[in-house]
Amino acid sequence: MAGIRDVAEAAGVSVSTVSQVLTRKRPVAPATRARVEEAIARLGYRPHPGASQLRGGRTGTIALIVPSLTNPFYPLVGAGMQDVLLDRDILLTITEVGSGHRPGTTIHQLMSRRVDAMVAAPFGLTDEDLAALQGADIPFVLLGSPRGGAGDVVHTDDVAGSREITEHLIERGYRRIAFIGGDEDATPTQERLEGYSGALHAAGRDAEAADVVFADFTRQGGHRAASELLAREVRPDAIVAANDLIAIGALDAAREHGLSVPADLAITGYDDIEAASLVSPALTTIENPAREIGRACARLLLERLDADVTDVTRTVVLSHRLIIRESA
Amino acid sequence: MAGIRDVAEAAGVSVSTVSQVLTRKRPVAPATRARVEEAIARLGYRPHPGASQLRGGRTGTIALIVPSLTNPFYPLVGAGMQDVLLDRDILLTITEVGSGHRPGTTIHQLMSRRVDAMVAAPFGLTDEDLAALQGADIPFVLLGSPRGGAGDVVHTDDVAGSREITEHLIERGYRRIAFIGGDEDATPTQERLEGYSGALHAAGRDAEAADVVFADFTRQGGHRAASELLAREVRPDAIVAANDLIAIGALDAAREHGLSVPADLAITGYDDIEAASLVSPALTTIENPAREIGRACARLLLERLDADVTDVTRTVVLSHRLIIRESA
DNA sequence: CTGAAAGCGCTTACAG
DNA sequence: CTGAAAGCGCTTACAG
Repeated sequence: MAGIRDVAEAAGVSVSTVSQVLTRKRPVAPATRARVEEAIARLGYRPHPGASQLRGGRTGTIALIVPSLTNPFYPLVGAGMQDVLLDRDILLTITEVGSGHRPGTTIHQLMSRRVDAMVAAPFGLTDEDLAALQGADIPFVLLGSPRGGAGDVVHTDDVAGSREITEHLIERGYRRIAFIGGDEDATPTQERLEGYSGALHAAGRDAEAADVVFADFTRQGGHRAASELLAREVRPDAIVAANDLIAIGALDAAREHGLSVPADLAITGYDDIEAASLVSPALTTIENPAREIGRACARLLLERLDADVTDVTRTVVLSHRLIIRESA
Repeated sequence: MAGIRDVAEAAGVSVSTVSQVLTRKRPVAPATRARVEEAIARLGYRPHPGASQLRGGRTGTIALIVPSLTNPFYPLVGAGMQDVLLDRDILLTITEVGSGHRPGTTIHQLMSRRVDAMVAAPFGLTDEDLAALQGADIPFVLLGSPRGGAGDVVHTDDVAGSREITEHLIERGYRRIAFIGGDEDATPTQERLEGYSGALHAAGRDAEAADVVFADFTRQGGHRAASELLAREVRPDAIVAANDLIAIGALDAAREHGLSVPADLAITGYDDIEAASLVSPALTTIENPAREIGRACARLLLERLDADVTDVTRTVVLSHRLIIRESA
C-alpha cells in the first residue's frame, strides 16, 4: 500500500507538498500539483484515515445516530443524506442507539473522535448525551425539535401536524378521540400530544387523561396500547397514533376486536412511511419528508465543514402534509 | 481529554502497561491492572481510535455494506448485527453502496482502513470490488451466495426457496407463470430465477423466455415490469417476483389493470419484509430471516476477531420458509 | 511557493 | 510482570 512518502518520491517533491495538494490548505504551483496528482493516481494512493485524524485532520466520515433501524423512517433519512454526500467522497455511517443499549455517553465519545460531523435524533438520548454531543465541538445537526441549546436543527412542525390530523377527525364527526403516544418522554410524543390536545381544546372539548396512553414507537407497542383502549367499557371511536407503526398496530387490534375501520373506529398515523399506503385500510397520516430531512441535514453539515457558516445556528423547518386515505 | 499518558501518571505505571491493560495482549499483575482500571474510570479515558489504528491496533468498528437503505431487508440485517455487537463495545457502521454511485473500489479502500471487519452484500459490487474487499485482509462475511472465493458466507438457499414458491403456484393450478427479476446480474435474481425455472421444468413445462423479465429490486421496478407483462395480448395468470418490493409493485399494477388477486392473477414475493403482511391482499412469500442473518454474520466476525477461527472458511445456511397468505 | 522536522496518541518489539 | 523507546503515516508550524 503506497504511503504519502512514496507519492512524494514519485513526484519528486517533499511529503509536505503532497499533503498540501491533498488538503488544499495552502497554494501549490499548478505544475507541481499536476505532478503530484499524477503520482497519486498512478500509485493508487489513499491517505490513511487514522494518520490524518491523529494529526488533526479529518476522518472523511459523517455519522447518523438513530434510535431504531427497524423504523423505516430513519434509514430513509440516511438515504437522503447519501444523496448529497455521494459527490463529496464522504462516508456515511449509520448507528443505532436503542434506549437501554449501551451507555449513551460512551458511544458519543467514540463517535466524536471518529467522525467529522454528525446528525442525531435526540429521542432516546439523555440530556447528558446531548451535552456530550454538543461538547464534541464538531458540526452537529439535531434531527427533531430544538432541545436545549446549540447546534443546527432540522425538523418539521409536529405540533401543527398533529393538530391538523386531529382537526380532521373532529370535522369528520368523531366524538371520542384517543391518543397513543410512543415513549412518553420522547419529544415527538410530547409534541404530537400537544397538537392533539390543542385541537381538542380549540374545539371546546378537552382531552380526557384516560384517553391518552403511551406505548413505544413500534407496531407491537401500538397493538398493545390499542387493545387496552378497545377493551374498555366505553371506548374511543377514533385513535390518533403518534406514528405509523403504532397506527398499524392499532389496526391489528381493531381487526382482532372485529371493528371496521373507519366506520367503527378511525385511526390516524404520522410519518407516512411506505407501509402507511400499503396497509388495508390505507392510513390517513401526516407526511414527514424523511428523505428531504436527510438532504437538509447533510447540506447543513457540509456548509459547516466548508466553513461557509460559522457562528449562527440554523433551524430548518420542513413542511408536513395531511394525507387523507381510508383509515380516517 | 485525557490521554494514555495521563492515565499512566495517575496510576503510577508506564504508558506500555496501560496499553497492555487495554489490549490484554500480555499479562498484567492483578493489582496493577486494578490501579490502571481505576485511573481509566476516574479520568474518563477513552483511547483515541485514530492513534490505535495507526499503530496497528483496531478501530473497534465493523462495517455493513448494503446496496440499499430503502429496502427494509438490509436495515434489519443491521439490527441483527447490533443484537450481538452491543455487548462488545463495537460500533456498527452501515453504508449504502448503490449501483452507479461512486466507484466501488474507492469506498472499499476507504473501508478497509477504517474498520476491523465487514460484511457486504455482493450485489451491486463488481468482481474487482469483491477482490479488493477480500484482499483487504480483514475478517469478511459475504451476505449471499458464495461468489468466487475466500471469506465466510451467510445465506439462505434461494434456489430452493424460489422453487418451493413456484411449486406452490403450480399446485394451485396456475397455468402461465411469469417471473420478474431484480437487477439482471444480481445473484439473488439469478438464483431465484433458477429455482423458478427448475420448478417449471420438473413439472414438465419449460419457462418461456418471454415470461421472464427484469426490473430492479424496488416497488417502482416491479410496477413497471408487471405493467409490461399485463399489457400483453396473452398475459400470465401468476407472477413470481424476486422480492417483496417487486411483488408490491406488481400488486399496484394489477390494481390498475382491474385484476383481482389471486383470482385473476397470483403474485408471490420473497424476503417477507414487514410490508409483505401489510399489503392487501397480503403476500404469499418466502421468509428470509434478515435479523438472524445479521446475528450470524456478527458472530462469524467476532470469532475471527477473537482468533477463535483462523483458516477454515465457514458457510452458514439459514433456513427459509414458505409463508402462504392471500396473494397466491 | 516549497522543504525539513516535530509530533499527534497510541502499540509493540526489545530489554530487563 | 514492567518500562523506555521507536515508529505508525500523516499535518502543520517554522524557516526559507
